[in-house]
Amino acid sequence: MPTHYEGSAETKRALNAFINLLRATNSLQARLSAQLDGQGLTVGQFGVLEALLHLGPMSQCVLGEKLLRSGGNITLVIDNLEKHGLVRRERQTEDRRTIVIHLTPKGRRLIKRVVPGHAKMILKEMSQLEPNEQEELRRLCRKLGRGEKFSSEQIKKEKEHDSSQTE
Amino acid sequence: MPTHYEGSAETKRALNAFINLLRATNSLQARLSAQLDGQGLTVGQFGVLEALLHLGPMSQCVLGEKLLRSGGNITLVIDNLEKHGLVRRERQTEDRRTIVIHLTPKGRRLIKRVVPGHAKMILKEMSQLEPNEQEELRRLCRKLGRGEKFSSEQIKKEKEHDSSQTE
DNA sequence: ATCCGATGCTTTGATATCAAACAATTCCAG
DNA sequence: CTGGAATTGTTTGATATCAAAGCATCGGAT
Repeated sequence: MPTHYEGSAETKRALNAFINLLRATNSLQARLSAQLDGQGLTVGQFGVLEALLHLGPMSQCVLGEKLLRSGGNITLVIDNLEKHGLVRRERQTEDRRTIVIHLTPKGRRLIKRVVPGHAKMILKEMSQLEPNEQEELRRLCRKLGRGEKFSSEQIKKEKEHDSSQTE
Repeated sequence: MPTHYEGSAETKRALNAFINLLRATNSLQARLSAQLDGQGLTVGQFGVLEALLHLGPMSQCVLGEKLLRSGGNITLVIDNLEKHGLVRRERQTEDRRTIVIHLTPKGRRLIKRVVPGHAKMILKEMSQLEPNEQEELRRLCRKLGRGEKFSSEQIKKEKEHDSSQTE
């Protein structure tokens, strides 16, 4: 996103920080996405499979919360994964509204194969920063991350699942 | 993107930095996008109008380079802007391959009205960080930004237009 | 027991995005 | 010149995404 505003030093500082944040993130995401494409997965599909691998089967609803995506989006991504035989939908008998998504053996094999390379690539990318810089970046992003005073479904979800950080 | 790998401290550090970078950026983008929606613009449309306002009329090809988007994408975004009467296509007579995009008066009025609020919102978001933190964030993102050793059309474009920073 | 609101998923209608295939046009090399 | 290569834009076929409308189901209140 090009940004050519003029203004105070304060504004320039904020806009410069912003634009560099977006560019770095977008270019990083593009590279990771290209790597996944090579494995026949999209970013969204990878996210679903990875969540299922590490957290176990779960409903589409919960998946949407974990991945911060709308229900409609999850439906589509699951559709595509199902077409490729990587996941399986299982209607609950107790509550017939919810559908639990399971990895198929094929899906499990695939995601287990893909995850290490993905992690390695992130490691490689981040290694352009020193360890303390990585920690500082993390700190700044966390500080920046939570936008008070703004409302949207996204933010609502994020607040609820605030603690789903890695560690 | 949920990330629940295990691994060395080094890996954890990198993955944590990465996931917080993505989350902060995505949530920020979502909020900005919501604001633009309220003005009847998508992020892509805003990008085009803003570039035209600050850099003047230019071909779709150049727009794609500035905004780091594919040609096909630019075609679509311009189509939509044209439908709304915000830009105008003008075929060049010298080189009949290229089409120069101009803001219409309506488009100019709109983007001039929208830009200040957008900048103000970025300022507000970034103000969660101290000035020196904003500068540090920028520095880290720039350092992270350029992924050597990776190839894609994106990266090619970015390299060519590396200096199109705000300042 | 019944009905209404909440919940979970799907569908629809926009838009965004990319890559790849095409078309038109220009440009250059021979 | 002339034909092939490069450039510019469009189209196509996937996928992603959202919001909003719909549908089925569940649960609680009366």
